[in-house]
Amino acid sequence: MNFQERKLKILALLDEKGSVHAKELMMVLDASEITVRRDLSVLENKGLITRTHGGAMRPELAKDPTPISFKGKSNQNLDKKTAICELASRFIKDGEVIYLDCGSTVFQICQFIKTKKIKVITNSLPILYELLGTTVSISLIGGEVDHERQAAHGKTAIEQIGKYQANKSFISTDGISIAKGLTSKSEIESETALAMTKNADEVFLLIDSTKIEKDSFLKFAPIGIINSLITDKYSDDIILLKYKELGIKIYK
Amino acid sequence: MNFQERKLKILALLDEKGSVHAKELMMVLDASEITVRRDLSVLENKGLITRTHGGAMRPELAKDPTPISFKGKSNQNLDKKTAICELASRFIKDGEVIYLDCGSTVFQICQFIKTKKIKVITNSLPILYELLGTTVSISLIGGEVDHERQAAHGKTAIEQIGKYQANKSFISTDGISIAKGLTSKSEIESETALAMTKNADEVFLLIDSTKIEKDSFLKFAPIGIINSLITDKYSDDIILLKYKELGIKIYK
DNA sequence: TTATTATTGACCGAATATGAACGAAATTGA
DNA sequence: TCAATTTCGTTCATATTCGGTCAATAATAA
Repeated sequence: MNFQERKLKILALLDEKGSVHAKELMMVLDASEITVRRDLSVLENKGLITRTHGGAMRPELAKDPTPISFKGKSNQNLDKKTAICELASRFIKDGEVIYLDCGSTVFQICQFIKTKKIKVITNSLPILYELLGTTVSISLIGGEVDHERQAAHGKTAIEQIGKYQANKSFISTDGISIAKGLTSKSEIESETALAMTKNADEVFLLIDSTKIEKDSFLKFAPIGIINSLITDKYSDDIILLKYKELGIKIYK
Repeated sequence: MNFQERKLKILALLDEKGSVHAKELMMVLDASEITVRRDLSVLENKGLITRTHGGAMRPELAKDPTPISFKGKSNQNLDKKTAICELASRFIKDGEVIYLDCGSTVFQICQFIKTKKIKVITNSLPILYELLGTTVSISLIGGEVDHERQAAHGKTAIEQIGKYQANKSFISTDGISIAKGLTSKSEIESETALAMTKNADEVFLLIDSTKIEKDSFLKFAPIGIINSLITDKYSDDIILLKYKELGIKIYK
């Protein structure tokens, strides 16, 4: 029995049972233990299976399910925002201090950082509410509370942001384009977001594909203030390439 | 059975029943107690479950439904606190700027000021959420968020309080006596309360009768910093008279 | 045939998973 | 409140599995 035949049998078994043990495969394939493990290693690299201790599973079974069922307002791009934030959360390591701005995109990152041992600095009340009682330590930005935006803003907020220095800053905007830079619908929101970029070592812009190369009415920052752009899989690679040429790291 | 397979069974059981006992899992998974507990620990770190004593639950079932609220927490002297706050609210006029500290007594004032056209400065999250969306304009004090006390504290908070000047300040303490002055169980709470007294024209102490002439362990301010004391009808008039003689206005 | 390459198998140190024991901490019931 | 019971977390020991190297075999080409 050669590798191709064994591969078919392994995948068939997995399709049927969901998971298999190496010993079981040794019997069925009439091969040595090391050969079985080599086969599993090859199949894992192709993404066809996920290895476990002592065997293998179908990838979709081994994958961690999304921890929470988010109960939010009906949002057109919620799936994209969630995917973007899941990706963004991978850049956050234990011990770091991060800024989170008050946009609805950034809010979705909460579900992915609830168990991290980090410090979050934010002016967003929904984020505060969501992270209270978790392992995340929170520094709240004070200021004038804007009921509509559910966040603290104003001169006091800007001043307080200036007192902190964070490792990373995660912000979102209403639009970005190479010509106009970062644009926003709200002056007060953009001011706090801008302050967060100035006081962080690394700035991540979280923005879904529908807002790239689209402008809102208020220009508030040049493209150069962001270090990385995280977006969803539907974004245009040709356009993203132009951003990359400007020195911005792209993740999608 | 390896970890991945056990994980699937644990999550499936939780999805079905909402909660499981460790002994039950030992039977179903055919694993030792320590292995079960280790599995639960790993799944908890991923945020997929919440551990309980003797088992686990689905996170959304175990989560505190209203993390920001004093409701149900300190109903000890609720009637007294409510009466005190109703009385205190009469001193608040439209157009004024007032400090509210983060004690459970002061929180009760919210229900009486929701329709006033005032500005409230506070570090209390329950007060913030209670007044959001009302006619009251809110200035939020930022700082380190203390989950247990549901408020922002620390050096940053103190500094920010120093920037505002209010007409009136409403604070509460864990104890007051002529001999020891104002005393508190918590250093961080008392520090913010003290800052609020320094930056207001008039200071009101809201305290129920069970705490008068009782001391807590931390002395944080002399009696002289308060201008008025508001308490309930069960307080001792003889004792109150002594406070009055010290120049403090008494309301009950 | 001979040389070369690919596949397979075996060995061994390293990494991981599991289990048992014991003191610490939390829960329960009086 | 206090004591008894249960449960938790840490540490150590054991068993299983993993990955890398080297040797043996089979397949292929010159």
